[in-house]
Amino acid sequence: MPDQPNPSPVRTRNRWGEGERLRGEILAAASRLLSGLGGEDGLTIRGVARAAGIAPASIYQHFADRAALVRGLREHEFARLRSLMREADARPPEHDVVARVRAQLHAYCAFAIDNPGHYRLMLSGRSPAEGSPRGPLADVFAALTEAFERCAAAGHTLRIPSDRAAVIVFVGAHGRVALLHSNPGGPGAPAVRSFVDELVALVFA
Amino acid sequence: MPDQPNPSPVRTRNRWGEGERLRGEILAAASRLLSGLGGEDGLTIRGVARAAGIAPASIYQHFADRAALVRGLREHEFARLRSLMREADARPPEHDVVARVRAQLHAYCAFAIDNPGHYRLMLSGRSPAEGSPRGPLADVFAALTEAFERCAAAGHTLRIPSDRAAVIVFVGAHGRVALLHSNPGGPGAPAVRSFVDELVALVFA
DNA sequence: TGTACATCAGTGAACGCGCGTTCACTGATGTAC
DNA sequence: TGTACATCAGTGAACGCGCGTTCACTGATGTAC
Repeated sequence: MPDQPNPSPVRTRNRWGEGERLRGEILAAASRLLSGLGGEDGLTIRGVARAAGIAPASIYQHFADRAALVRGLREHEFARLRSLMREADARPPEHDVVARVRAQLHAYCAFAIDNPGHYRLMLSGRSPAEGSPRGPLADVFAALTEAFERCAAAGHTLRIPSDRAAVIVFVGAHGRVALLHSNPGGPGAPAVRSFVDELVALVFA
Repeated sequence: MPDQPNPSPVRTRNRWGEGERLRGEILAAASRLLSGLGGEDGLTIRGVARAAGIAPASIYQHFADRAALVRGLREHEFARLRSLMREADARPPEHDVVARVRAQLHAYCAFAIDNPGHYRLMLSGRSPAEGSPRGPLADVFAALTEAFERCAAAGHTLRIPSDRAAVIVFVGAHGRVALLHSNPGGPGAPAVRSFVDELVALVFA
């Protein structure tokens, strides 16, 4: 094994006009790589190139530099998380608004637990001048606020305003997951789920 | 400035039998360095040596390798955090047990906010075979549980067992701080304090 | 239908850099006799 | 009191490595005439 241990040993180049496909392959390779990694470090241009079965130089046709690659990956993963949460919201019976809150939070936690590297990458972002004012987290946040508002409208009394409730449960979930990541020996996903449920119960009267 | 921009330009070597003092200087330099850094990366043997005004090779007399240096720094900082929390616990009137819980949490958050690099380093630790079973966080944790038990004993009814309350507020504080770190543009320390107070209020009946 | 040229997808080799670590060393200070 | 030696604190120079990035290139596929 001279340079590429596992992945695609020979790559057939994309056809004319399909060069953009490599961008996706690069992101997929980076994502795969991140799964076996703690965070942004170790996510190197050369490593991603190896995982994708291409030359390091090829990455520069799709990403200006390493920072751009990391940014691209971050956005890619945020999109994935958002769609997972939307799916979860649609799974319980539509009228069971509290279950829908819980489902969204569980989806959030499941993503974070299954993808520690991605999660770390996403939350360690400095979120510079581009994008929404407070970073892509604002979307997650807005979804939760809305979910709590639905609960209030359906007669489930909240002890605090719905946006504060969203902060509480989001921050709590984030903290619980981060704690699990830094202490993988302890109880896993089930403990996180019950923690979240406990927290949700607390914000209701 | 050929190699050392700011720090101690000429270092006088320690006297006979005082070689252990350099260990402390190395940790102090690493700590200083970490303040201007996001996390463990960038905390390099050569960087620490530069900051301490010594040769890279000199570090190996006190730490077996880079990992040992990082471990040493982590323990050093945990000790600092623990003592800050103990001080905070002693500050309010002894009988005001709820204020003492809050004070400890505020001390915890203040440390985390003032030392993002240290905090990240401390919580990203994989906490291997050595030390307490669940890492040094267990101490922080035990202190909070005890503090809630004092509250319960003093007649402040809790809605959940005191160890669960400790989990909730600890995880919440951690999450809130981590969120601040990943989004420094938002409201700062005061928001974290009020978040913590809100959370503490929630666990009481 | 040729044929010259443009465009595309992607590469190989090289650059300079900072890193962790090792090794033989230097000079000052202590100890044994 | 000398003096030989051991121990100490710390260093300078070198090693091999993987990294980000650049540059001129290669060969296949499209287009203009």
